[in-house]
Amino acid sequence: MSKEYHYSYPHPAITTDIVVFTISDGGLKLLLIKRGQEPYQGSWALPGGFLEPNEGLSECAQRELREETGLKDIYLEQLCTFGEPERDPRERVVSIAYLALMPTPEQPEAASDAVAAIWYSLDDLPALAFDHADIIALARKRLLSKLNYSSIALQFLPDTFTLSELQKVYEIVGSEQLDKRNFRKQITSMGVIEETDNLRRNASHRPARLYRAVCRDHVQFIK
Amino acid sequence: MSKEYHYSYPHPAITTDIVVFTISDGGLKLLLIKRGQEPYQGSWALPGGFLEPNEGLSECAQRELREETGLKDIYLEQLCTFGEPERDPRERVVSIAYLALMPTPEQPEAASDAVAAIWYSLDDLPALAFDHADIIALARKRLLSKLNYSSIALQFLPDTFTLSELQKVYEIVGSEQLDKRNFRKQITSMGVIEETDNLRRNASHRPARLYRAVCRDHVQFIK
DNA sequence: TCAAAAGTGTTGTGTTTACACCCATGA
DNA sequence: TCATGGGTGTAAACACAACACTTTTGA
Repeated sequence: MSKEYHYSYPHPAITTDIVVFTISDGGLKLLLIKRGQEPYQGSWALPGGFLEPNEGLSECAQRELREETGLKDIYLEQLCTFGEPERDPRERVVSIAYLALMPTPEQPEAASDAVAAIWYSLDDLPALAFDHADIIALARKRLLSKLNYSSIALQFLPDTFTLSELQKVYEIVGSEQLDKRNFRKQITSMGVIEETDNLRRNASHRPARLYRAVCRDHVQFIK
Repeated sequence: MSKEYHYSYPHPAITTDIVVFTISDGGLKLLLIKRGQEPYQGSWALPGGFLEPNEGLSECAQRELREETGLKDIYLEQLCTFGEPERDPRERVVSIAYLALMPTPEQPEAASDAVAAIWYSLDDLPALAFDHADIIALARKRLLSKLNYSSIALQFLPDTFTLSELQKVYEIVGSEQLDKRNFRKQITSMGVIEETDNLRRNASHRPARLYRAVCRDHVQFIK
């Protein structure tokens, strides 16, 4: 029996879901949309949606994010694929979850299937559609552990930043205070950031040197 | 436009592919099958196949592995999902790749879509079907990095084992010699293995103490 | 001149590395 | 009694953690 070649089972649907984190007001924030359609109409959920023909998986994630929230050009990495048979009441749906990070939290603009899109504080999440609470929990875990063995924290910052701003990212994501001198020694010796010639001189105190990521668009492993 | 609810695109097919590693003859081995059907009939490929309705993703991986090679009850973890539009010549296929490890390399028995199933040395892989070479490369990378921050190495060993056997696993996977005393100090201080009361007394030298994993069936993160 | 954040070194502690010999067994 | 791998401790090097004051600016 040529099972593979004459494959006759119904194909499940495929979606991507995107867990977008950002930092604002001294805390970690998560982008949620309010669903405009059944199922879970009116519930909060992760942005995401169905894969189109001839579209790569990460392209799908980027497109859905853009369509539903207006956000684009952000760092994305594949997180995990969720495929429990009953996770969607409509039909069998397998979803590839993405972890995304963005610097300055642009205001999202809800559109497409989303009737609202806002940054939620992680301490204060609403009830969520589908298994999205599980996806978010995994994403937080992944983010936290990648802090310590990769340069992922830089994805929360714009092109140039001060060492204090970077330290703040580590402190917020890791929920712990860090020593300024030790932090500076460590981060500068890793080779993932470099000095620029510019200073940030807006505030009423000594200007801070600006740094940049050595390679802005891919996360490096360290240690 | 209610895109999600009245979703009309053709659904891609979903498969799982399994990268099974084991250790034998002092080297890392990989399980490959020879395909019995088109496409790539006669080519070597990873074991794997189509997702059935009402079957979880990891269940599918286990089932396909059992059907094609006779191997079962082995450690599995999700690796990554591959979904480039052109990766399968038949139709759009999204594949969830699994990383699997097994202790003593049982002899596989080819069946179902596989006309052969053998353990290949990693230094000496044949040409592979689909994008399976990419999947294998990623699996090796993942395995190598998990050696150093998890107890994954224990999955290569049976229920009880000597410290020298465990050290050999680290040396083979990491391709580097380790110092016996330092290795023993480190591994015993991690709390992932414990002494048993038994000794291995088969060989013509001093008997070696046998150890066991503290929890055999889930990999723990360390450090 | 004051407030506020930027910037900078040293010392003690714990961890990691390098290294060599005796032990218990089967043949 | 010999060959074989099993088992053990210590010292030096290094990495990490703790800690406080001076600098530069805008208001």
